[in-house]
Order: sequence, then structure tokens, then C-alpha cells
Amino acid sequence: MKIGELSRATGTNIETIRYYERIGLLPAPSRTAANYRSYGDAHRARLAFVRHSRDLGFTIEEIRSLLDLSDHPERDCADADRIATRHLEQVEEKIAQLALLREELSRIVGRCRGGIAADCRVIEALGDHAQCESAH
Amino acid sequence: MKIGELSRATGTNIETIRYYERIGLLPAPSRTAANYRSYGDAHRARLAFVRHSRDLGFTIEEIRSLLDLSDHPERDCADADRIATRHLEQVEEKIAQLALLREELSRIVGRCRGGIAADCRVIEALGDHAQCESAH
DNA sequence: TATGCACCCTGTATCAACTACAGGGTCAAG
DNA sequence: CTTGACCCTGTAGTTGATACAGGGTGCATA
Repeated sequence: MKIGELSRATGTNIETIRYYERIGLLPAPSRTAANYRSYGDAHRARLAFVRHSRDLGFTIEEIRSLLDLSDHPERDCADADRIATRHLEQVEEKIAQLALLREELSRIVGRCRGGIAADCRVIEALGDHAQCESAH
Repeated sequence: MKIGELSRATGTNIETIRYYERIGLLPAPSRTAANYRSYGDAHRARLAFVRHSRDLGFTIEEIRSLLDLSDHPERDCADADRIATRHLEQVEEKIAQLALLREELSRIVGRCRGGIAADCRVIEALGDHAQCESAH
């Protein structure tokens, strides 16, 4: 498989594949006579693992740990669960934070009745620090 | 006000204040004889506006537009409402996306019963692309 | 007077996770 | 024989800061 095919097979940008290789997330594949990268099915599976993990929001370093575990099936897998659990907590935290943010934005938005900026409640709300504090 | 005082007054890192000046978000203040930056209350208000906007997740470019409106009170403020409304939509989209993510992470997490990585459901779930697809 | 300390200055490098070229090589079809 | 699709390396840019290195300033204290 050439890099373009791997790219299509996994929905990953070609530049991103080369980037993953450069940072050591994917092993360097063998090369053809023309110095083209040549991938096999193991590469495809590993890249799919990485993409799926990235889609779930794991960082590259977390994925490194997860791949390391995946490469050493005899090891204790408690780490994997720990990484995933912590990540889930972070996601939940982020959701809570965005929900607060949505509250405040909702209060700000839609209060502009087409006037001039001098009377704009949106601009006013952004400048007014007290309004933010008292709202919480 | 010296930069350290402005920093404490607005809860903004000193380096960040200088960064905002460098990218033209804050006007360059006058200097003391010793070449120290010297801020007034207008600077403080403008920085508070920026910080509040950043806390709400507006990008620097959006803040530039909002500040521009704030600087020209005679202009139509429909833009401000448009920027805030679009941002609210983006926040809502992000929340929805993170909620989906939380679903999948919840399914993955906690299935590890302390065995070895070979049997780990977390690792398995990450590698298994089909499981992800079918789940949606 | 010296000296220590907190504060300030500029300029550049670093972070995450990519993405986007520039400038060149390879290969098959028309 | 040339056009086009594909591949290569290496470097620079993105966002929103943050972190020095290497130096200057200003005030209190020994």
C-alpha cells in the first residue's frame, strides 16, 4: 500500500501520516525502489488505532502509552483504564465548563436590536466585568 | 500603572499583556524615563474586555472585530450580535460533540478488570474501528 | 557605598497537533 | 515527449499563549 492508499483507507491526511512517523507514533515502513513508503495491514491497523484514539480526544502522549500497552500484551493493563478514565473526567469537566459558557453567551446574544454600537448590549456585556461576576 | 500592577488588576500574565500589545490587540502605552510601560484606566478596561471575551472563548480575530466596534460607537452593531450568535452556535456544537464522545468513552472505561493488556477491552475498543462505527 | 532583590526590557524559542508549501523525483497514459 | 497524478524531504506557518536568556532599573538595607 502506498501512502495515498493508506490515507484513503484510514481517512488520514498524507501529511499527518508522515508527521506520525516523524514523531515515532508509527514505525517507518519499508520503501520501494523509488523510495516510496510501502505499508502493510499492520500499519493500517496501527494508524486506525491512532485515529480512533485521536477522535476520542486522547493526546499523542496518551496514545503513545496506549500503543505501548498494545505492543506488550503481557503487561498489566490497569494503565489503559487509568488513562481512559482520566480522559473521561476531563471530557466531563470540559462539557460542564462549556455549559456555563453557553449560559453566559445566551444571556449576551440576541439583545442587540440593530442599533448603533454605542447602545449595543453585546459590546457592553463584554466590557462590563462586574456583570460577569455578579451573574455567577 | 506599571505592567505588574495591570497584570494583578486584570489577572493577566505579564507575558500575555506584552503579547497582546505585539499583535496589536492592545495599544502601546506610553513609557517612563526608564522605558517601563505606563498604563492608564482605559488600558485596564480594554484588557478586561479582551480577557472577558477570551474567557468566553472568542478568538483573537473575533475580539479584534468586537474591539473595533467598541472603538466606533456610531457604527451598526449587528456584527457584534452576529459574532456572538455564531460563537454560541459553535459552543453548542462542541458540547454536542463532546457529549457523543463521553458516551463512547463511558462504554470503554471501567471494563478493564485488572488483567493483562492482551485481554484489555480498552485497548481492544481503541483498535477496533468497526465497534465505533456500529455504535453510532 | 555596595549589594541584594523585585521588577522591567527585548528578542527568540517552545508547546500541540497538525497543515502548507517549495522544490524536486517517479511513473504510466496518450 | 509531455502531461498529470502521485511521491519525496525539509522547512515554515497556525493559535494563544508561555518560557527563557541576557540585560537594565530602582529601592531598601548592611
